[in-house]
Amino acid sequence: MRISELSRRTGVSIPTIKFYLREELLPPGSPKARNQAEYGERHLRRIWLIRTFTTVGGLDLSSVRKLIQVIEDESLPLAALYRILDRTMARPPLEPPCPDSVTQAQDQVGRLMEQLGWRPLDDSGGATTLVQVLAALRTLGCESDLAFLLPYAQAAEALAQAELDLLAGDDGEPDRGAAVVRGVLLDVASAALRRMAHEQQVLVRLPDAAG
Amino acid sequence: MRISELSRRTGVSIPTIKFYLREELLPPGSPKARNQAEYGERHLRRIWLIRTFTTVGGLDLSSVRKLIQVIEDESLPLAALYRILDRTMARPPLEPPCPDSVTQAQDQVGRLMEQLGWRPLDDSGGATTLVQVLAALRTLGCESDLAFLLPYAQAAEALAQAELDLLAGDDGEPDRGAAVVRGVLLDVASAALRRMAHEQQVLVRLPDAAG
DNA sequence: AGTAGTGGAAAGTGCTGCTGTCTATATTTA
DNA sequence: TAAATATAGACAGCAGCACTTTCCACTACT
Repeated sequence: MRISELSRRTGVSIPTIKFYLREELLPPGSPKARNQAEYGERHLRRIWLIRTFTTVGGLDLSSVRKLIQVIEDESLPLAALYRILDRTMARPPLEPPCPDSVTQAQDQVGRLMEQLGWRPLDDSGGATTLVQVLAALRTLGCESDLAFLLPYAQAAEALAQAELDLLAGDDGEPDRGAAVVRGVLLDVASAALRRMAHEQQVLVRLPDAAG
Repeated sequence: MRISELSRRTGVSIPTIKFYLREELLPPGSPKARNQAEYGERHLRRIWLIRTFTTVGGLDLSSVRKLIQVIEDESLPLAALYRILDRTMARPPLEPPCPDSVTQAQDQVGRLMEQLGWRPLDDSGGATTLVQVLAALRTLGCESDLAFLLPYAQAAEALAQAELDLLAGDDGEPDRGAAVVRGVLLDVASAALRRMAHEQQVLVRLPDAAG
């Protein structure tokens, strides 16, 4: 397959494919002549992967690069793969906009995790983000009891469990690519479902919202 | 309060505050002289709001502008406010990377919503995103039974219910600002919780993931 | 009187993710 | 065989975004 076919079948322009090649997000094709290279199914899949991560997953190219690396590096244990995946997905803001409320929020998160029976993990992107959210809620005067987050968190746990069950399902060598793809896409899917549920509730409670 | 105090108390640089003023994200202070204006608590709160939406909520300034508008426009009914909020938070990719699998994915989403007893909503950003996620999963060969999404979606519904209960709680005039802030921040919080649950499951299933 | 701070306008910056242009070849079509 | 089209590879250019810098004419504290 030549570059034009790769472009046609993926819907990605030739200059963009060349850009991905330059950036080594896409491995070079096998050269057939000074100005001719052969691309295969692998390249096709790789471009789908890149576009899915960027357009659906909303990741930037440096994150995509990191995820491709952890997929390819077979010597990296699955646990490490997931650690990197979790860190890549969670991008806590570097500078908390309201540093004052942060310690209180840390307590809140600690208590929540205790109630859930979750082990504290230092350097968890999700926890850091949650802390900043609670701090922001306090600063902006929208604080409230967080008890209603508990059942949601438990459902999230069950979802994560189901996700990891899928991995164990393909026994033999687990498919690292599928693990990462599901990690990224189930994150997007759960966010989308959350918003759909929100829309539905709005529809039920404020019926003039039809449309 | 003068601009330097506004800057000190928010941690936002004076040039950035001037930029927000120019962009009319921040209303002008009341002028005291040709080169002197007075800023108040309202400006302080507004800057916190902008920074929270951008750094914690991950929104761009055009989204922030839209959200500020819907907060301020008291004539806009709550239902419409939430519609705009939901559309602003959900940013489905304009060009689906895998248009082939889309119709099948639409069916899947339709069935899922039926099982949940959710009313179809045309032009729902969340549904569009979910469709593209499922299409991408299929294209990349990671498809699977989606039954495990059901209880999660129900928990998301309960969460949305709790969120709207908070609004009704402040009866009298509902606080439009709080509604939008909670809409944005609970979205971020739920994503963070989802990822924390994921981390915990990884920890349980792949115990060498400690750290 | 002198230094620092202010509002306002305009231009510049750094980053990201492409996009366009060029040349020397190679392949396809007439 | 000739003309048209396609390709690899190198490099420069560009659009959008969120600021940041620089300038100015003033004003306020000391």
